[in-house]
Amino acid sequence: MDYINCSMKNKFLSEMQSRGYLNQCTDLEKLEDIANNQSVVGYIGFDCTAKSLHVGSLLQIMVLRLMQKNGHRPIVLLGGGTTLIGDPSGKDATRKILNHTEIKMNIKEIKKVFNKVLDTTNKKTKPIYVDNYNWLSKLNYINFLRNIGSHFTINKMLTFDSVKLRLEREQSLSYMEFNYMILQAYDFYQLYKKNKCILQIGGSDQWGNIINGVELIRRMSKKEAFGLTTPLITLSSGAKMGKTEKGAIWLNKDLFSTYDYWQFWRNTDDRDVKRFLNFFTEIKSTKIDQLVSEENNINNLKILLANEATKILHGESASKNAEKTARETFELGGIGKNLPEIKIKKNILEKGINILDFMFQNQIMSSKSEARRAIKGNAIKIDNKILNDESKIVQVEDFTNNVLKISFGKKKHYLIKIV
RNA sequence: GGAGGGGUACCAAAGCGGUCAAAUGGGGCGGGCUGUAAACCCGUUGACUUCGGUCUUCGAAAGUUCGAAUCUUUCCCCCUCCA
Repeated sequence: MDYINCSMKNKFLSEMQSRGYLNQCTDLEKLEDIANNQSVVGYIGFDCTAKSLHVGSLLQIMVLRLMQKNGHRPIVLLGGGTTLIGDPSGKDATRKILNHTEIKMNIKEIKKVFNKVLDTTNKKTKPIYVDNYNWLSKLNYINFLRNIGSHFTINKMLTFDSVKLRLEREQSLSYMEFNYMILQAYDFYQLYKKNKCILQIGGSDQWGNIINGVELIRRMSKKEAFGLTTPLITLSSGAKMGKTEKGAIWLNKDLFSTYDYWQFWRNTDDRDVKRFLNFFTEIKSTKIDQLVSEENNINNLKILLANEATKILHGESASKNAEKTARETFELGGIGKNLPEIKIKKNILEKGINILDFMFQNQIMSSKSEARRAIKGNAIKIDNKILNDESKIVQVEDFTNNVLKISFGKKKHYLIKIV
């Protein structure tokens, strides 16, 4: 179906399109020509405001992976410099400003994910990591204003959504943030000069920032660079992808376990399954169409989605384990071996520990009050039996074969092991 | 610089001397129904508790009062209009 309106000759870009990664491009045809004849260097910038990226950034990472598969080279810009400023795009309020040490730590953690999802072995396409702090921190204000600042007009800058929306909503925009787009444009220019990077990719909210860069390169170097955006992923429920109130779906394993990650995909809304298969797996679009029309139990597609998506981030065996654990936990009602494990020392159990304290200390619950409420609401189970007694003391006798399962609700299960 | 309006829990928004740990809506969490979905219904949503209560919270600090989110003063921040 998709290949009918897909006139593109270039493999990379046509797959971008068939998967739904393509939102808009400054000049798709010309970019195609270039991509057909040479290996393109393209970059995506990532924010380093947290210790990990969340699924909201996953689509971009998938794009980089796709670039590699087609022989192009990705640059991963971890914006140590721009994170110091804070991108106003899509933000209602000025975000928390981090200091440089925090950002450096974040960068280190975030890199781990790229090293897993991207191919780091192929010399020709292996990712280049850059940190714009290296050049932004060295800028001389006067020189910068003269050389770069002179290419931007306030008139134009005021028309960009990132600025316009803030102003329209009567929310303040600091001069610092106002400069963000210039810095991002400058990044692109730097990468163009240093790495022959001619393509910047970003989410659709980055369009303005990206074309500023394209334009700056044209002005400074009289050369053409390209910008391309991916669509904003919306969930059918209307919520934002990747963020829930209680916490984001982090990509780093230590913040969000592989099992939880698998579960996240397994719990995808029916209406999003097909789109997500295209976005977050590497199954061919035509194959996905076929699967969707042939499979009448959508849960199997969700399992497929969970398996494939987890495989890309955490590897095949982790994915298999998560699937197995889920099956054991939900379908067979047994104890999945790979549920999150909590270790407890034998001597603590010999003395006995109150269930509330135990759950709070091991972060199953965020407070003892919450734990009490959960018990009152019949939400806590020990070895599949509802717990009604909040003064329950957990002891060695409660364990069978040194293992005890504590469940909160139907979906959160923990294995407690004696060490 | 002048005149007005405002800062309340995760968010939005009521409250304007006691009955306020704070209405209502959204979100979150849990339960029911189901398919580990959606929709819908119900419960819950500051902490600690010997379940009697106790402690902390309504921009910040000080004050009035038996008693303050509510009144007064000072300070900080945001917005609107004028210059």
